[in-house]
Amino acid sequence: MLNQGMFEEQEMASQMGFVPFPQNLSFLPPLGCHQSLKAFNIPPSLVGVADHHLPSTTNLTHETLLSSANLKQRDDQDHIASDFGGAQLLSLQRSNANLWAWGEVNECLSNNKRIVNDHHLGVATMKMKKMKARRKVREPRFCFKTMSEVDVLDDGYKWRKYGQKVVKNTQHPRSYYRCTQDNCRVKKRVERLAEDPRMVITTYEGRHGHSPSQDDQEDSQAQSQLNNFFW
DNA sequence: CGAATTTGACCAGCGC
DNA sequence: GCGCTGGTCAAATTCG
Repeated sequence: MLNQGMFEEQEMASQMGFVPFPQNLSFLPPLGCHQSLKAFNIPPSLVGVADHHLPSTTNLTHETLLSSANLKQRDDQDHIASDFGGAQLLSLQRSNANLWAWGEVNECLSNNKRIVNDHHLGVATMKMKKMKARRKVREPRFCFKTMSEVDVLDDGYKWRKYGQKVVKNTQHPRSYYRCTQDNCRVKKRVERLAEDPRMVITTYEGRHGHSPSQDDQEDSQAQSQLNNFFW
């Protein structure tokens, strides 16, 4: 059960811009990220990481989410920070690029209410809801933010651009990329932050079932343990 | 000439 | 039902 104090804590964290982070969800720097930092000579101090890895929401409970610690309190933060060579961890903000993340968190939070309400719905409505839910199943996604001149950071994988779209309320287009590896359905979106065009928002969707095509082995070797664990 | 990118069209989901 | 928006497709174009 949840007490009032926990709700207040969540509310405060949310107002401060921290993501209420479920303990049973993984938080990880994106694959090949520090390779990118090195490759583009981006000083770690200039890099804000707002990383979010949300699996399918179905196995998350109301309690899990609300009892979670926020991003700053996670035990593995030190580990992650050191992997980034001291890159500063930032909170996810409610920017356009992160709406999906907030959406999923909110979705989780309302799951319990929905279950109760569903008892009052007709069979047809229930079927429709199930169909929609099935269609709505999404690959795990996470996004991160880097201050960079270039839009596409080198993450070790080969990507093919398949679309570009001007998104509402932004002057910069969003680009859509797919992993070029056969049978790999991983996608990524790249866009610039409306509020600060120096920041690039990269959103990954899906999991690679293969290793990076790049043969920059020294970095990937150092990462492999982390990557294998999360990815 | 094949691969990669560009870009307009199309489609699905969502809110009104 | 309609319009808006984001995501994807695929033909055309460009690049190496």
